[in-house]
Amino acid sequence: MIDLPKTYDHRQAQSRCYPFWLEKGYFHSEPDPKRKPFTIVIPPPNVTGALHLGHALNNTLQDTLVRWKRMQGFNVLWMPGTDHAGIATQAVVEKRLREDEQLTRHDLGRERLVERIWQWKDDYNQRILGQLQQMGCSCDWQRTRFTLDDQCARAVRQTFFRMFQGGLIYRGKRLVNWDTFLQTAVSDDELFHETIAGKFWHFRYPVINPRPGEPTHVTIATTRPETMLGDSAVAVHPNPAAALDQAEQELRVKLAAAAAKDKPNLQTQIDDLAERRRLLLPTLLVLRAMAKDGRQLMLPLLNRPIPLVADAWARPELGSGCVKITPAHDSNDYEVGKRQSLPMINILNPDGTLNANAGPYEKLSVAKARVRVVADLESLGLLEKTEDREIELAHSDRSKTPIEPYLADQWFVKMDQLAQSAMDAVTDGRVQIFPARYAKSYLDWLGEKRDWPVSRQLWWGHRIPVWHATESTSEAARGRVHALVQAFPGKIAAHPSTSLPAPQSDARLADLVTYGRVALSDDSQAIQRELESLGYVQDADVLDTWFSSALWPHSTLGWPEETPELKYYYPTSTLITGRDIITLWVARMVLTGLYNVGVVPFHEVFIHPKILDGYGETMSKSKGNGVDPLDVIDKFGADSLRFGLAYMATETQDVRMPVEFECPHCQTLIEQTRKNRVQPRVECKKCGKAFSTQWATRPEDKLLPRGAVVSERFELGRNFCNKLWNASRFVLMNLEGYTPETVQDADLTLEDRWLLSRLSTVSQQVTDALGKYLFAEAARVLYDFAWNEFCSFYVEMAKPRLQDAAQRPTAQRVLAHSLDGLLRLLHPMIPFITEEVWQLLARIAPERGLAKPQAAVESIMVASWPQPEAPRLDPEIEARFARFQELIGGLREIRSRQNIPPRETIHFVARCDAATKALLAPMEPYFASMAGAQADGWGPQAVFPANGATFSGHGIDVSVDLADFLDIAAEIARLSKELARIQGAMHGKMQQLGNEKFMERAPADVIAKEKGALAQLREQESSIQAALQELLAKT
RNA sequence: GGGCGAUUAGCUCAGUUGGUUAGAGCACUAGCUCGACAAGCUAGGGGUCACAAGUUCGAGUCUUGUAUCGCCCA
Repeated sequence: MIDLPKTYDHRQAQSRCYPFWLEKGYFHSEPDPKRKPFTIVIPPPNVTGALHLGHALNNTLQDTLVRWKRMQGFNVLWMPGTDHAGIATQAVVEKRLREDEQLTRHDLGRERLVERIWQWKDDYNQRILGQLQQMGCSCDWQRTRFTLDDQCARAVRQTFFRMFQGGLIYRGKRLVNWDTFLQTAVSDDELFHETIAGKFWHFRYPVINPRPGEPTHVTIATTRPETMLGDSAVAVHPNPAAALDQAEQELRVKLAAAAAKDKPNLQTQIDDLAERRRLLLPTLLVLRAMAKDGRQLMLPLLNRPIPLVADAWARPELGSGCVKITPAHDSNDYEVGKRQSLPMINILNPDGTLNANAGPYEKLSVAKARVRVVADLESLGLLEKTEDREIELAHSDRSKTPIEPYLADQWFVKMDQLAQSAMDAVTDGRVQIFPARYAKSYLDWLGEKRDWPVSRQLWWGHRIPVWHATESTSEAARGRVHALVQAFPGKIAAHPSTSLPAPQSDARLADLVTYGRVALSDDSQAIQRELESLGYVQDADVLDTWFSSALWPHSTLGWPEETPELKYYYPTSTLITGRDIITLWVARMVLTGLYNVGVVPFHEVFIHPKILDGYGETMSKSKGNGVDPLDVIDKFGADSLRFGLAYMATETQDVRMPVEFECPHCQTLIEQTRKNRVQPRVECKKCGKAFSTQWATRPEDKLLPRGAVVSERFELGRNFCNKLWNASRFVLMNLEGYTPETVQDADLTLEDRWLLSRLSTVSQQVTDALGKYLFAEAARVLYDFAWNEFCSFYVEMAKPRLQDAAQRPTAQRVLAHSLDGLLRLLHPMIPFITEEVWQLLARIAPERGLAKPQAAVESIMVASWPQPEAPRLDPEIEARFARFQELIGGLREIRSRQNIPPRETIHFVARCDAATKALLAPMEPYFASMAGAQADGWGPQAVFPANGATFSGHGIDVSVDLADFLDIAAEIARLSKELARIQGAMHGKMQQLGNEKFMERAPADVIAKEKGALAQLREQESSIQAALQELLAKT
């Protein structure tokens, strides 16, 4: 007899199974042309920090898929690894450096800072991989990669080199989001916007030599006064009258459609426009004429003449109708600057102070310059007015400081053709995105075909493999480089545009002069040394992190080498990721895959939901609402975590997860609120003792035990695992004397055939669901089957059979077989407990199966996936079993309503036809064991007892003899309620069937169904009425 | 401003191509330690499916609009 604990011990199972799998090498895959591959590359987690629940969801789904495919017989590779996450990781290490040692990166220098970051990477990499292992992820750890390792670096160098050589990479000045604190450009995706209280200043710029009838000043308005130092024009609309007409037209359209309460406001706006046309338009027309005439204004403070230009960016319906143009510090103005060929005047230093272009304001910070500029303009009498205004200000996600738009030299990748190729791959179905709606954001984003800025002013990352000449580079050195480019075309490349012959002078000389920038491929060490000896230096910038992650599916498989892995596993099968990186990552993987390998990187992409907290907010460390999967694993077990996550992976775009602190003293769960989630210590409501949170910094707080952050949404998974454990425990305890032998169909009971039919159906449903990435559907189907069918019915019905020597062997064989099947179906989602039970089952029932018992394999990981068995599918059996369930339910309800003590046996009589009797009478032992009921009579002539509580089902009326304990009032109440329900339903049906249109237009089968249902209801109604009358007669 | 999504029981969510008077888990109520399981068993209460129009014999489901919330993009 196996002695097992009553509660599933997840710690023990996890610590035993994972090493076992590793030791057996089940996670490892080698190319094998005889087998079909199934490949997934992990979305490499950032080494910036530990994994959170979002990662747990992402990786649970991948592992579920991978384990399922492995059981289906595929040669499965799950490629693991991590991402260096350039700016994010450098930012956290710099922050740490500043806080702990009061040092900046410049104090350390490039090399030592990068060393520090590698240390950080090593720590977190290990922690992250450990977390994945704790979750049970079956990655091929022998192949673990890092986006900054040598293999990935080779791919990055080679890609950059080919793009450079092919003219896809160019250098240009662009307005970037400048983080003055970290002193780097950050991408649009690394910004967040915050509304702050700001001001809107109106200034007057004098017109130079105004003629009669012309204004002497032009009024402009700005929220950033100091940028006026970089103004290079003031714009007026080229056709202000038409623009006003259009604005009015739009307002009128809105007014016509608006709700009554919004109408007055819109009408006011229209009236304002009319006023504006009357008062302002004449001036704007004059200004437009002046702009066309090339007239100038005097930029105050710096006394620099700037032109008045006509450009549609100026909106005559707003403000003065004129707008200042600062091309180097505003993205809209930048576009105007390009259109109007204006000078781009950069007034900022990289550290956010003003530069020499700001004249007397040089060296001031933006904030100080702002105050001075306003004061100086005011003293000149040029400040017209100041308004309060709310401003949407972009901040850097990394440093949390305001972003300054800034003109800087950057490297770009041309996107027109690359983006088109990636769009085509989705449009023509080579890449399919699930759920399909996400294809839209993918296509919309790529459709803009905006060039990709790939340089970052950072030290942590793939350094841009471009070397450029310096002032000290001699003409002879350039000549030598020219020769190298000719001699080693695969190792060193000049940009195609630089080798175009210069039109006006000696072509040879022009070549030499322009050989100022060359890119090197990876196998060019000797050339690099020579270049550097010639006075060339490498570009200081590094590449955007996404540049290396974009190559992930092929770089991890060995590209640019033609490795066996690349040949066998590429393209990969599926990518599973979150929607926030569809554009940043998924789209770029597709285009680089096509560019480098010529084939899409994966056939299918599944986008899973995002986990939000109970308030619908994104989880994050900085908010304090993040959950560490290890806390959940510790409390509930990895299987519970996984099952809970799979259960919520529906097709919606986010799921909510209310978060609680767990008191480390008394295990009470304390709801996490916006308030307490940012406190360093929290007091338990129950035991009154305090515990620390992630915010604890003071020693007295840090000494307190830490309160884990968890969510009770994982209780579902834990309860389910425990239920499965105990059902398994029951089976194991009752397999004493088990012998594997063929079970003939004739030996199977109704419940055997029912269970086998259900098991077959469920196998099909789960297979279908997983194939469509409907993880939640698969989890729900399995939960219901395991709990409500296998446990609540089959196991209950096996109990009496196991006590009977004649029935015991068959019951044991079906139990062992069906538990075996259930475990297999559940294994991909909950691998530990299923392996644990599998091993236990192997001890007592090593050979299982009905038609032909076979030896079970040594691990469920390598067991075959259950095939639905068509001959077992039997809807007739399922329908018959449903009638048994109905009867059990009815008997139990009467017991409960009548408050009959559990030990008392109730007696009932069933009035039904012979066929129903034949079906249900043999189930008598189960009425006894499952409902404490004994049948005293069956059949058409059955006589109801005098004091009976009745109910009716499909083709059956039952009366429970309540002579001893009839609570007449309770019974009348129960029947009255039931009668009301039935009559309500009948009323609905009769109305529907009485509706001529319904009878005319509804399909025949629907009508037949409704008629059948009504007849059924009528029968029930009359038997209830009869029973009620009898009872009423007694009162 | 544009796009995507959500709104169903106190909470978290299911609800297939429109077709019985809408389901689950948790929470709640009542009763239960009988040899798998109290993280359990049995029964029960609880919903104007956000709101308003429309299409239809029939709408949680389809259409339009409104409100609120979330995410992405500008």
